[in-house]
Amino acid sequence: MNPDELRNHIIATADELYYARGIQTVGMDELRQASGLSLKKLYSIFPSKESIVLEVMRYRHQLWTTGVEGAVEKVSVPVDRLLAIYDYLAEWFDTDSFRGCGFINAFGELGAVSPQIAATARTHKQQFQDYVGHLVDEVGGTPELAAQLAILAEGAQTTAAISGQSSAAGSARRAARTLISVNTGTPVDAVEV
Amino acid sequence: MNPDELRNHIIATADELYYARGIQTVGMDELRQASGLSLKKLYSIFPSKESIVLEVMRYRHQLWTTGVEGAVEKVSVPVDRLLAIYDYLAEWFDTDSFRGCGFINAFGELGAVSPQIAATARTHKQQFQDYVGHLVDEVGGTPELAAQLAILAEGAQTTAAISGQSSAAGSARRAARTLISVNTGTPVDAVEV
DNA sequence: CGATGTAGAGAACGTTGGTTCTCATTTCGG
DNA sequence: CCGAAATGAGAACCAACGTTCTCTACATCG
Repeated sequence: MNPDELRNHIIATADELYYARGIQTVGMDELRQASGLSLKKLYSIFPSKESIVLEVMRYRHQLWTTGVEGAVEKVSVPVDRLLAIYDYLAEWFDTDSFRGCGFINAFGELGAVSPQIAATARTHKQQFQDYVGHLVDEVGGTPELAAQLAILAEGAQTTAAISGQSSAAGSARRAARTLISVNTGTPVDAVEV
Repeated sequence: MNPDELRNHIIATADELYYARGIQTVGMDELRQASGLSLKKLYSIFPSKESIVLEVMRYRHQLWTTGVEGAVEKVSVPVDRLLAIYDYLAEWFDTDSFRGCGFINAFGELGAVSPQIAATARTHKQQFQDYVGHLVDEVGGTPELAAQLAILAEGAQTTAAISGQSSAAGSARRAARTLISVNTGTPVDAVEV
């Protein structure tokens, strides 16, 4: 493994562990074991656990962004592009490993104690909101609609995580459809409520 | 302080600390100091830290429930009773100490490692969904509408927490108004979108 | 007053955390 | 082959955790 692959291997391993069980629950020794590397190696690549956590968050942001944008780009009708977000969520919620939004989890666990983790989570959410904003522009919707649709996506994630209701994606999707129709002036009759 | 007051004092103190900084970040020694009691006393009342965490969650559930229901009961028009939830959220978000939903935070931090904490968080969310369901019944809405409105409330909480946008309550409220109107057949024209 | 119990302060205990160090082993250019 | 540098396994280290224990001081009641 070249250095880049090594870095990535560590980050991907850490991501899996942190996401599944919480950050503070997973010690460096467990990461050492799971990655098959020595502590010395880990610390020669990253200066501290916190730096690994931050890299994991960047990594997860990448995964999320490419996942969502990939799902959106498969669709051409603007309204359906927006709704593709919720379809993507539905797929994710049905994953075995799904345990909510990693950024919300990291923020709740360590946001109060690590400004960098808090900032990284905030940036992630901000970028998602901006992305929704662009898609909303495509359908001629208002910024307010974008805010509402982003809130629906957030709510679906926590509802699916805690209540285990992966159906939350469907509810969010239907709500989004309604809000888009009303906001853009598409006849509501055309929408199944 | 009689035993009940003592218990409550400990729980309220722990709640403040855990909510503000995360559960694992606050050690028993800090709770001892903040509560002004000895460790011996703490452990004579609660068998373990986890039991305190669970009591804190029950306490917070009480606070939340009485807060929301109190806000709703001040209003008589069924639609406005539903919207009162989001007004209540708006007030909460503007609180200095606001740091998201304590149940989501606890779930993200310890849900994977403590089944009891996970279950308590789930129960809390379930009860809120049921409550929204009752209010939706009052306006003649469908269960699907209730699910959508609950998702909006969840999303507003995490959006306000991470992005610091307390305006999320307003967006959620407007979205809720739209969804209620469409779902119950109230003319949409009567709604500012 | 003296014996008995209770409460508090904080030391102690055992474990675990993140991080660093040791040292035997390997690698590899000369 | 040989010596220098790098690597790996894991011990070591220090601080913090949750929990328990000790011991002193004080209250209570005969």
